[in-house]
Amino acid sequence: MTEKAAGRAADQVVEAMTQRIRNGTLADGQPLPAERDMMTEFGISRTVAREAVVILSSHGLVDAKPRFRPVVRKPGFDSAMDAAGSVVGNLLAQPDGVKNLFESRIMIEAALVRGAATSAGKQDIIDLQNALAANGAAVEDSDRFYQTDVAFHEVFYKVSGNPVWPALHRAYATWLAPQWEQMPRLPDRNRENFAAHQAIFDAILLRDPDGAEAALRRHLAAAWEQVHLTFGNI
Amino acid sequence: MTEKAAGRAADQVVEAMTQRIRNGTLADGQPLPAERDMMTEFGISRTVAREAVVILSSHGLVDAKPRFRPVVRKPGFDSAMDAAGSVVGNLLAQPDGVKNLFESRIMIEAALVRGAATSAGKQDIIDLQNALAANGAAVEDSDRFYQTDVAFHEVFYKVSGNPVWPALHRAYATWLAPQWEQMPRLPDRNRENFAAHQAIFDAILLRDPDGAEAALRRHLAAAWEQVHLTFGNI
DNA sequence: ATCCCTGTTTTGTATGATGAAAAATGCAAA
DNA sequence: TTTGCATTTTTCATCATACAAAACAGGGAT
Repeated sequence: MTEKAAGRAADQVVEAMTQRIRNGTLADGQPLPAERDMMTEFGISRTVAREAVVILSSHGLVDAKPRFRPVVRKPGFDSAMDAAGSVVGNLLAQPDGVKNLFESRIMIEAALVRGAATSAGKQDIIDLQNALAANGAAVEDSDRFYQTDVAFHEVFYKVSGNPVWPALHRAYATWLAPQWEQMPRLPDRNRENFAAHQAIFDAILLRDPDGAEAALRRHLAAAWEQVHLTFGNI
Repeated sequence: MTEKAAGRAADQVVEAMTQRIRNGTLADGQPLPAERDMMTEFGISRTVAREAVVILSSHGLVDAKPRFRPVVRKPGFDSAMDAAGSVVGNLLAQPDGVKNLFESRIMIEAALVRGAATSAGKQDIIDLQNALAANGAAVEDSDRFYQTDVAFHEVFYKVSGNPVWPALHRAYATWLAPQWEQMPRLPDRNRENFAAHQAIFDAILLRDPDGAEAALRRHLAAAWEQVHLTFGNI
């Protein structure tokens, strides 16, 4: 009665493969067995084998480029965010989708800078300082400024040590990049943003969570304002 | 990220269907066209049509139960979290997976109670009070206490008005339920948790973000302690 | 050793077939 | 007319087979 086998045949294959990936029988970076091999091993048709691969891919357990052998990817928060990405794309197409996602980012990042202000270690401070310096050195080069901007924010996501946050940062960066990339980039705006970064950093140095949070919120609210001005009502 | 270029024929079908779902040509709850219809319309084979459905399903755009006609599901943060759920399952199987996820919840919920403490409206306060009362009335009935416990926490996720958070709450509840359900439930522990809830609520009434956050962190840290005691090292 | 050519492997797609389950239909009884 | 049931029709899930095209692997020419 506990039989769930009644469902898709592919699910059994998916389960088996999932276990092998988890316990390392199929190592990270290794190609998945060929479809024919899976056929003979599980006694299934290619239809099912292919379906299993598609599902595994959607679960983020394998990286499947067309025409290439699917490659095993050890499950991590990164692959999770990747897999979720295809879904998030739908959200962004919805009314207020971008706004809601961006606001969620603001709240999370606010919490992270709070955490940084209260518990950043020596190395974290150094990382922040370096990222800030690199950012400041790039105000005249908008492309490089963008990169160092992202890198600066990324430091906050690393402070807690919880791998969820760096993965989420990459996810946010990826998801919101389309909006960001279309915005006009001017040294003036870069200078403004750099000043905001500096204000956040200063507040963290002072171990002032409220100040750091306020500075970050101002910074991101201004960024959103720019998005809004550029795109009109999203 | 956006899917690979026109490598797979199924991707084109997926894209077309995605647009139809987004713009409402295929309404929410409506069944997807039969495979045969998609074949003739797009000039593809069943193989491809089928693959397209699997991909759409993994994107959370359709709800595909075996043997049933796939049903269109309007993309929302809920379906996104749903789709992500299968991926998160992998994370939880990894070392520290549960811990990392739970810690991320603590941080987010801390930020949310802060927000509630600073900007909860009249209705929010009423909702919190009601949820708290229901929770208090259920200390002797552990099942009901669990439900009202979840409901109480859920209120915080609703205060900001951003639909990301309620969806995330449901996601957390679903993902962490397996751990939670196996824990021993005793009226004593219920009373303790209820007291913690009350402390959070009181701090919110006082518009004291720091106090509310501290109370919540104590509450969730204690909860994690319980998980730890029950399961040993997760 | 490097590069190119070639045969083999593997994937992407198409087509036809079959059993089973769901949906639609028609008919009889109340 | 409406309800309940049995039968027919669709549709799904899976299998088997086939073929083109792209990737891979090995050998030969430079």
